[in-house]
Amino acid sequence: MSQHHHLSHRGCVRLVPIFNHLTEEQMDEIMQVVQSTTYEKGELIYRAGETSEVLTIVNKGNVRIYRLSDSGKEQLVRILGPGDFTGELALFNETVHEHYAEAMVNTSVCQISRASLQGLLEKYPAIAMKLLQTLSSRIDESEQQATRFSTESTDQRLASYLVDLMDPEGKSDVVVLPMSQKNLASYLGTTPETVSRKLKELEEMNLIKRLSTKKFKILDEDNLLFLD
Amino acid sequence: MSQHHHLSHRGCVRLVPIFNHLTEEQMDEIMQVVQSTTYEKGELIYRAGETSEVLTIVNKGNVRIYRLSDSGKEQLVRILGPGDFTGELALFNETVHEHYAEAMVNTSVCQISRASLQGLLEKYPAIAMKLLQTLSSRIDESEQQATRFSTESTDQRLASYLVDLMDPEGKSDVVVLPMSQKNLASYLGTTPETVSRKLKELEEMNLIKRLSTKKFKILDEDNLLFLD
DNA sequence: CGAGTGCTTGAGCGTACTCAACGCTTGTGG
DNA sequence: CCACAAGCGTTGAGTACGCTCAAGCACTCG
Repeated sequence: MSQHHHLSHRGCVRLVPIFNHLTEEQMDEIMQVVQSTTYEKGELIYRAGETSEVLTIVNKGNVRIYRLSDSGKEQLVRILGPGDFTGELALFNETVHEHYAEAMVNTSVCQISRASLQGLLEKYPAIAMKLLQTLSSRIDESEQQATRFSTESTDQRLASYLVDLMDPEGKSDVVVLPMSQKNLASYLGTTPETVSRKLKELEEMNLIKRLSTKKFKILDEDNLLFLD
Repeated sequence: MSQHHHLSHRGCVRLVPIFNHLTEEQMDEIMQVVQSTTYEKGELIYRAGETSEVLTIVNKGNVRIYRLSDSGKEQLVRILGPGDFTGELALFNETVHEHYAEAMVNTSVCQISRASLQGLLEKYPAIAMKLLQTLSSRIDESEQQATRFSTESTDQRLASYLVDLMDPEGKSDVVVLPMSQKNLASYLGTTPETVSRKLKELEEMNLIKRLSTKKFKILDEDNLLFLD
């Protein structure tokens, strides 16, 4: 892990939705309390059980957030891209991390300490509002995910996931899987074998059409959401 | 639904963890922007798809928060008691509610409008920090729940749930189910039949002992977490 | 070219769901 | 006060969905 302090991490701050309503001067102020760091592919940014003093914002690259269940099985919680952040639990609650954050490729992040963030929140309540916004929609996503696990069949979860991937404008009905089927299986709470089989089934039902390994065309969005 | 404006809703404000670090004067200020409302047993406080301008804090009673999956099945997300709040998604993101909130018994709540809350957050950043704390631990709980659904068997989920119910001091190994087995099944993503069977199994394995319909004594906490 | 990884396909099996019936408690009305 | 309905919990039998294990194939990279 190497440390940088060149000005280019301004790009990081600029990217982050929770900051993007600020003026130039405010951005400058934030940049001064932000630390830029890079992680190699496969490196762990933090692990469950560790404490932490920082909020981590992805600048470039991807970070895999996953959990281990009580019995030791791994589940992919989400994948962070540029502008996404993580570490809020340990930061706000001063407790330990409950999941693992692993760089999927060489990744550069910006980190901001608890004290600095607290200062910013006091000075700029708008940032707090943005944070509250982001966290509350994350609760929503996570609860939706939980509901799907508990009430829907594997087919339905996979199908719903494909529909969620479609861009909301609806201008394109082609989706690209943002991860391997192995990771997708972990995210959907199933196995790679089942993902493979179900994708084939959906294709045989003429609901989707495989264009390439990771590219699919959605043929019948409505019926994808109402399987059986 | 009836409206009250008597001073007793101060009790409400006092109860809420996000406000409990404030001075008397600040509490008075908050009380002035808080609206007290009561709901009959079974009444819906809001439903999915509705917009809302308020954060709702439970004063007395219980509120069932549940979701419907895409295919129409219901899942219990959580049960609110005095001091818990809900409605943050619609409030902060100005979107529609994604779940239903139903009074389980006659319930009194306090509601605070978006504008008022925003004002408070700007004036008292400590409230924002409390909110961020609460939301981030809710994310954690929800993700843990999702992970359990996706990686653990029904036995394990039930067993983990019983262990979670134990009070953290560990002074008592007797737990009381806070809901019916029907609701518990919905919360755990299974059926009432299976809950009944699994509880019996756990008892036969000498891991728990049934004391009454809803009361169980935990005999072997460690093995409850490592079934199979 | 061989090793490694990811995806596919097959066969067998176990968990938990569905449907159905019955016992038990609770509350309501005759 | 008893009768009956309604809801919850229990138990049983049958079924199916998805997991495990295993082998084979395609593609990439050293």
